[in-house]
Amino acid sequence: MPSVKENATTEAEEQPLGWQAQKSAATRNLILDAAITCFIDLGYAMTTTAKISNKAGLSRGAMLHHFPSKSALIQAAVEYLHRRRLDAFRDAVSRIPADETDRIRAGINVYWQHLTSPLFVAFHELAVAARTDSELGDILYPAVDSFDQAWYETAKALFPEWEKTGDVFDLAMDLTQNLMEGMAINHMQEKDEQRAERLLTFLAKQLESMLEESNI
Amino acid sequence: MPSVKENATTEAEEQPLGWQAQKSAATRNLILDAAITCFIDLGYAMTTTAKISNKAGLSRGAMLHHFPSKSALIQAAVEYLHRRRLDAFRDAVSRIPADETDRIRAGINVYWQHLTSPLFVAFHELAVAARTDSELGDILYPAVDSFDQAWYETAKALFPEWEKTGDVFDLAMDLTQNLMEGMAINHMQEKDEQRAERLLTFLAKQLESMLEESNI
DNA sequence: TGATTCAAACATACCTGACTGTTTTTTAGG
DNA sequence: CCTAAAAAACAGTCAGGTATGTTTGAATCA
Repeated sequence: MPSVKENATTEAEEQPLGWQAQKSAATRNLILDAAITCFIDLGYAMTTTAKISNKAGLSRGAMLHHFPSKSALIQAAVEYLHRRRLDAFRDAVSRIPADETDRIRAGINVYWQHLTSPLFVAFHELAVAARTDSELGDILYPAVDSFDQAWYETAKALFPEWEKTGDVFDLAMDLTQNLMEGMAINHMQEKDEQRAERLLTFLAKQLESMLEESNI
Repeated sequence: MPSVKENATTEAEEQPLGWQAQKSAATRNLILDAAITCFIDLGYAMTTTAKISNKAGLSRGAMLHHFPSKSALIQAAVEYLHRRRLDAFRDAVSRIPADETDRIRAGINVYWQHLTSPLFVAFHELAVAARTDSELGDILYPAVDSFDQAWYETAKALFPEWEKTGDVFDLAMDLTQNLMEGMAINHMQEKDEQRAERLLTFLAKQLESMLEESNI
């Protein structure tokens, strides 16, 4: 068993007492990881409580002890996925060297890395399901807004020199987000690395020139 | 024994004898339309045979007479949807006036119209489901390839002056397709017409300049 | 013409399997 | 001991498939 390092989910405040029983939090995370893996491997629709508990390595009864219903589990999984997406993205951005010369291309690479990761696949499954599942939508859409805002703020922080470009920055971000997400979704079905690389290079050049033009 | 009975499914050629029984083709189309409507309204995952037959206005048994299994129905629905998408798209392109001055923007508008139509929503449902449903994938992917090729050929026919640009044309088409599909998928969740319009205008300008630059 | 025939179109009932949620029972920790 | 975690057994629902029954309508021949 790993040590008490793991207070993960909603333990915002300090718990000086890492109860032994608090180790059930580890089981919770185990279950939530299994749920996300199921979204990726089976798709949201074919994900059942039995499959999740099986993947997590415990019985359905045990899982229902931690999450009394499927919708409770789904809700927790959505929030867990959101947290992991945010953490992974911010972490990757923070790894960009401060003296990076081509920050635009570095930023593109970071986002592309995220979009081609399993986390985004899981998110996309949820997003599609939410279109016709209002209960899921109520849980998911706030997370979407939160991620989009964090994405926008991160980009603004990474490119302070775009500050004065105003509208151009918004247009550039819109272009980047829509193009790259479209690429990512197509990439799920047919991976063509060369074609993706060409488009990303084009996008980087394009963003450069948008910055130059508006910085006269 | 019936004389003209044979070619029921592929009545591509004129059948002077559209005997009454042949009107079952109408019922088939009714069912397939209902199936696609269900994909749009409920999503692929929540579409059941009962829901489809109900939407079509007949009993499940009656439907099972025309399509002996669910997968047979799905297969027919995929092909039907593909046909309707192709027809609608080609028809819309053919309606672009020959003397249209801004053919690029007209082409963009036609494709955007398609991407925001229910047919594309239904297609996207199928595409997502196919990722984790290989049986569906086997049916869907050939249709995808067919549509993509038709899209590419249509674009080449619409813009003959790009003929000599070679790679630039391919890049422009890649950009257009990925960007607009990304926009369309985001558009399903949150419709922001103004933002879409801005991006489409930008894309049109961008394509213009790509053409100019390579036509020196 | 009109009665008979026969297959297709349509409908009803039931069976099986899977999924969710509840309840009950066992195991382990403090 | 006593409480929480884990497992197992049970029940209700719903989906898809099969089997069988009913209607319709066109073709055939007296």
